[in-house]
Amino acid sequence: MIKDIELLKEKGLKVTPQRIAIVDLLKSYGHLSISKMYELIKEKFPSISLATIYKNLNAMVDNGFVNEVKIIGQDSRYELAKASHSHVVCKECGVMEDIMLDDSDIKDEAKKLSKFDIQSSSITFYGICQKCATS
Amino acid sequence: MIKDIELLKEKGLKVTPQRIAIVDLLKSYGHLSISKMYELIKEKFPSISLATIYKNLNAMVDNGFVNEVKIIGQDSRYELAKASHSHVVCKECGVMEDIMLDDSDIKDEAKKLSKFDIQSSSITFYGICQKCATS
DNA sequence: CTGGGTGCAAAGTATTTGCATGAAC
DNA sequence: GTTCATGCAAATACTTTGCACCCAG
Repeated sequence: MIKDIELLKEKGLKVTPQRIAIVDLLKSYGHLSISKMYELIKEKFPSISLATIYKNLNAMVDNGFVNEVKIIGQDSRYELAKASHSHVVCKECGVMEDIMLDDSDIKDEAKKLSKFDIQSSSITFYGICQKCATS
Repeated sequence: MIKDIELLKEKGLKVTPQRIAIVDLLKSYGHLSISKMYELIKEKFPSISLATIYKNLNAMVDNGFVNEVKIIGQDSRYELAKASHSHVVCKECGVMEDIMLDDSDIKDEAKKLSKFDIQSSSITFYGICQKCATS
């Protein structure tokens, strides 16, 4: 917790109760859409404004503190920035999981093929989770 | 051309001049955002409605005839569905290129790690294209 | 104190919908 | 002739902005 607060400060963002709540939610849920975040945060801050969430998430993204993950067929999710990783999304229930996989080979291949100076990647798999597969 | 028309028919979509124009544009440009598509298509159909583009792209996506590609920091692009491939996007000028890379290893790894029945993947790299790098 | 953050309401933008007309089959 | 597509306008959804007030530093 204290670490997050320090990080916010380092980025020049003031530490407000609303921001702490946003960070805490991202920590416990991993990834959240804006509407889900709004819904959850209102349990603690009934009077919070959607605009506050937009402004804060945008500020955190601009500071590299949070990442947006775009998904086909669903709202974007937001997550705390951390070691590069990939995602798996269930087409049925929408659940999203992080997976750590080594993308260095594929990234090298992409560099060769495209001649781009590649800086980052976004890798997302879509399928059916075990829970949905067995019900 | 005739092939596309047949494909539209097979999907149960009537072949209208507007739809042919959409498909032709996607063919020549590879990937287009909605607003770019609107801009280009108005050269041929000054009276076309944005709603027509939305409705048609949505219908084509629903039929698996067109795919949406989501990109961080830019509007989604649409492309004709074709063999699975990946994308490279320039953070500077926004240009997008297709690359064919073998993602079977990484996909197997994702299956193992996630226990999902993985059906498709979305792989996009971000960086700087050669043109922007040298200017 | 002082500057930035919050919440509200309003403005802006993006996307979808309903419907009368018109075109494809 | 029937069915579906088009284009317009209206409705809805999503996101940003302006501003008065408030709180963190």
